[in-house]
Amino acid sequence: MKTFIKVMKALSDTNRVKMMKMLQHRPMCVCEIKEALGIAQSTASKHLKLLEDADLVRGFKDGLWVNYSLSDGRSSPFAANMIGNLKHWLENESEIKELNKILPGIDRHDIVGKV
Amino acid sequence: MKTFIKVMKALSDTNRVKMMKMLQHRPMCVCEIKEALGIAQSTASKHLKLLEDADLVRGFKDGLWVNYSLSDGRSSPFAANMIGNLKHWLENESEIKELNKILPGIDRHDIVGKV
DNA sequence: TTTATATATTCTTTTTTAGCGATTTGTAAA
DNA sequence: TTTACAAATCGCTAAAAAAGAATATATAAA
Repeated sequence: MKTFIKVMKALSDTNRVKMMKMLQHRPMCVCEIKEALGIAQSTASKHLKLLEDADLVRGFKDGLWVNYSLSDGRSSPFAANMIGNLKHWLENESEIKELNKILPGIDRHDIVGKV
Repeated sequence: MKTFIKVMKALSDTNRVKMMKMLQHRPMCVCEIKEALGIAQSTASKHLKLLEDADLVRGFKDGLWVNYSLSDGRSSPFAANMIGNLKHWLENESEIKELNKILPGIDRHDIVGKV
């Protein structure tokens, strides 16, 4: 029950769902994610931790960066199912289409407001 | 996006998930549900309203009673999908098995602590 | 039309969550 | 070994959610 609730809670926030949708396209570091969503670095980091605890995303360290990508969901069938569904869900949402549009312009090397 | 979030939020509370699992067996009135879960009548009523807003359940009036049952999910593909998955998900959770055990003994005519 | 009863709603309190700024941690470059 | 920088954590505030008691609403029976 707890792991199910964790997945549902993780996916009941707009910014976290947006993160899931962005990570469908490519792995991203925290600074790219916070830039794309226009939120503080600490906020992005906390959201990602929640998603990771629900086994929805996975973070790989690469030097100073941590690259987050969608989890394979191996350790949670609920997470695996939702990851799969989200691949095609919400594709026509204006907020998601907007994100897809700016995503190619988001590059970790070009982030201005560094911490 | 909003309808998706609504479904996720609705399913991120233990009592509401338990309600969904109970309604898989049979339609139930508010007083039966609050009895099975050991919560206040107003609490049960509010939870059911949330589930109904997410198109996960549907309430049919029958005299003084309102019989809640699972929605057909026709107006929300997200709800429909979750209703379907929940049919087989969480079946082995101890909390759910416990509920299934007491469910046959829950009858609207035998509720003691009426309001 | 009174009375009883099931449900919905309102009010209030407590807990949880989202957000940001500031600080800390860990790694890489100078 | 400083310095720089990405990410995580801490501390705090504001908003949202969950709970029950009390009240209101609606229907059925007397």
